[in-house]
Amino acid sequence: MKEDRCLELGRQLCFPLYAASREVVRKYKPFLDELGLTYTQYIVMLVLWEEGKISMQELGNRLYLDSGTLTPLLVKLEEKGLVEKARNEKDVREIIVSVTDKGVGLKVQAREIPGKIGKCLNISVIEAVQLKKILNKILE
Amino acid sequence: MKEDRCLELGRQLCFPLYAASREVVRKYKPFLDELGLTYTQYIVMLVLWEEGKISMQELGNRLYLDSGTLTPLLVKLEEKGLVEKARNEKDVREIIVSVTDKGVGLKVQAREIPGKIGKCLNISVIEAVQLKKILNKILE
DNA sequence: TTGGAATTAATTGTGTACAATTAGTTTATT
DNA sequence: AATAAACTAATTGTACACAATTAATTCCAA
Repeated sequence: MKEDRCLELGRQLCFPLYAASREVVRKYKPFLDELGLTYTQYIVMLVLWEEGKISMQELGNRLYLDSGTLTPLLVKLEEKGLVEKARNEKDVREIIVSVTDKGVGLKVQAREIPGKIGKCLNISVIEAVQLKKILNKILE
Repeated sequence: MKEDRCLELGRQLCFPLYAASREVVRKYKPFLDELGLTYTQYIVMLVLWEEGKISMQELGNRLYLDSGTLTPLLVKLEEKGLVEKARNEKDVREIIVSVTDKGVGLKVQAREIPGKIGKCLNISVIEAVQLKKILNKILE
């Protein structure tokens, strides 16, 4: 039987993907703590800052998250006064999530974050572009 | 005030990292289900297949996980009969984790997995090499 | 050598992820 | 219109992640 080098941790592609993802989320933490947001709550806010309002369905599609994750998370954002939920009158099964004035206000503080994170990651702009392109290919 | 395009989801680097990581772990699931392992349990087994035995501390360093994650996870692997825990006689604070015969036996089934995952990811070998290199730079 | 600092794994508590199920609503077919 | 199929968010249950604390042990400096 041949050697099983293929199972060595150092040979895996997905392990650095998994580890780097957690590492980068960790880097966000001090900045997000100032906003009182977790990373997942932050990406929900990113979508809402961009769209203003969005159905829960569409929100899940954008973030690759399901109702099991989003339902309790939106409850927390609602408790913080950052978002509001309403039923779609045309189809009451649908929940429409919209950002509140307070939620919009938080955007000002958030604006600094992407730049700060960029400085933390010790990769070049070229590598960042390459990385993003490959990751999006995986997601496609 | 200038436009805040920097907060658009499509401009983020870390979001595709986070999303792709979860996506790839999802791809493992059907294969790992056959072994009765979760993804995190699988990477612990990767280390143990490679090392035979390792201290909990070192295991955490390799996987970027702490005792809060590892302690309950190792209990589950122990219940499955795949690993054993023992105290280091020289320093009883230290836990030494070692793979059992049954654990080693599982390696045979696992050997197929990296190849199967490779086929699922629709990226080229060159892109995979690039990706791994950049991710390791982030982790370094 | 002894008492404080450091180390280690376990514990506790919060917040995701996600599979699977449920309950209510809408759509489509007869 | 009646009913089956499809759809939607909520719920339930399991398993991470990780910060913070705890308890036991070891190290180290006076």
